[in-house]
Amino acid sequence: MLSKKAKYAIKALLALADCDREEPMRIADLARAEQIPPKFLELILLGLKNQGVLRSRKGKGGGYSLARDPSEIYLGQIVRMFDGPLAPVPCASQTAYQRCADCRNEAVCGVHLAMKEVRDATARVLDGTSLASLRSRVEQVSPPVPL
Amino acid sequence: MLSKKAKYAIKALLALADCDREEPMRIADLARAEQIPPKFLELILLGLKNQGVLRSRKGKGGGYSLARDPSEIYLGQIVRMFDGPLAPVPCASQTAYQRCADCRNEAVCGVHLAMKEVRDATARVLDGTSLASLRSRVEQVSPPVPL
DNA sequence: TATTTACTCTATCTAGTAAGTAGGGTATTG
DNA sequence: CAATACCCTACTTACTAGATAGAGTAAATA
Repeated sequence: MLSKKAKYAIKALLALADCDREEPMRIADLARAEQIPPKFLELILLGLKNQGVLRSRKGKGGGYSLARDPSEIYLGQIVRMFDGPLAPVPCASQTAYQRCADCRNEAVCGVHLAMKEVRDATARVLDGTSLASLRSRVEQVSPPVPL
Repeated sequence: MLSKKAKYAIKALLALADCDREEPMRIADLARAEQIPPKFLELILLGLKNQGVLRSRKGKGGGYSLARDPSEIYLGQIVRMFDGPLAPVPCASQTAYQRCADCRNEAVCGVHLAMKEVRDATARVLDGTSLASLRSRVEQVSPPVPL
């Protein structure tokens, strides 16, 4: 299950990817636009900033903006950051491997085998999808209205 | 995350797939073999029986056995049964679709788009893997010792 | 430099759920 | 009829997601 944190994070990042990178967005405006509880979003954006995904500016005219190009921000990083490893079981994780206490021999464990495939399939999708590619696919469905 | 219930269920089913289908296995023996708390396993096997995956026999010489051929029992059914839909978000589920309250237009929602791909990738793996196919792949790694 | 704006950080609350336990009930078989 | 082994309900415990509160700090501008 994707947590609300991860979900809100992706929505907020997509919204930021649609804006000028030099023009920061305020928490309150983002929250209203994406229907996210403002204080909760605050926590999320702070986390994204500490991970180096966002940068912030304080004071009047301040807010958050992307720290790098949307084509270099991948969903895999965001989801792992809030929800931990992609693998359904720790013994199938690439980034946070942990042995199962109840498993005698991983090489002949059916659960391990199957879940490693699930992890690989998931990682292929999420580590292959950037904010930019996601945005361009959304725009294919509904092109932005020119001014 | 895969729940322990689902994980134990798969392990138990694989163990049963290795045995004669006419010779039931007792909860206690299964629990010992797979390192599962016996009372917890009892709950799990009962569930599998109610879903028609297992059949049981009471009294002396009783126990559990598979209700159908291992090639016709898919991991997708087992995982869904214990952990619910495969999709990371309800709006991406095929078997248990539910609209997001905070989503204005699903067709242009990046989260929806990406998570639908994750769900499809996961389903492809789990609905394509039967107990029989999983077992045969385990045996490729370590062939069973003949008597 | 005073004031406003807006991010920063820590603590707390609540409801829900996963994991496991307890114990009595019921059907079968020898 | 006695032993075996499944059947079923209820409960406990610990953890976590999701959210809220409020005081603190930095920056901009009038």
